[in-house]
Amino acid sequence: MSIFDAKKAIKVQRLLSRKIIEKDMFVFPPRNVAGVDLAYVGDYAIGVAVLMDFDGLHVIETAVSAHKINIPYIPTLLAFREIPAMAKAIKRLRTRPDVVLVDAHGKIHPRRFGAASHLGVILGIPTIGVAKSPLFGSEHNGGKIIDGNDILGVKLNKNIYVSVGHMVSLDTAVKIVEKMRLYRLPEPLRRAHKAAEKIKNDMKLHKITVDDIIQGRITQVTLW
DNA sequence: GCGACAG
DNA sequence: ATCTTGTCGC
Repeated sequence: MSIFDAKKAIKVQRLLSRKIIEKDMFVFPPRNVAGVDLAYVGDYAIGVAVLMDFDGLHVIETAVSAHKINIPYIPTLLAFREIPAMAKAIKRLRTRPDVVLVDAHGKIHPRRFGAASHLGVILGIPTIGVAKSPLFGSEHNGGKIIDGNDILGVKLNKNIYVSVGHMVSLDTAVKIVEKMRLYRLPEPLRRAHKAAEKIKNDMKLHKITVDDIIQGRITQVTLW
């Protein structure tokens, strides 16, 4: 079997990073916003996408995916490991999200191309990076994360890092995340995380199998 | 060469 | 991310 080629992966990031559009490519305020997160079960990644309406913060629909993991976790190359499962979950949503919140960094990345940006470019959809810990850049006044003369993102309360993923401006990204924050993480992500853990637990209890998800037998997550 | 390092 | 009990605080 082929092993992961980090050198080529970095080249891919440099190439794709040029496709990033750092401005709003959707009308603000958005109609709905999705959040995607993963849970690991054995050598599989379980992806969950939760779509909510921006105004009322109500769940519109959810989608689940499962994808075998064959790439190791390497800081700055996280996208190559997690994007397949995340993309599949989003594609399974019946409604295309106006914006997607990703549980990872976007522009806050040595090549300005974190997993949130990668997912956005691959799917051609607006994405926002929302991470729980730093990865790159230095923190400045007001929480801005910079590298040289570039403003990569912002550190909000509760140590949450927000950055541009794709097709969105940093200002809009922050507005969206702030408005959907009831707790530490914005609702779409908080719920996607909770749902992924629920699925994971059900799998360990043999209530469902990875095949049920892959075959599309289990697409909805009943938890609310 | 050494240390840091999303999930 | 994942492995895990109790525990502090609103």
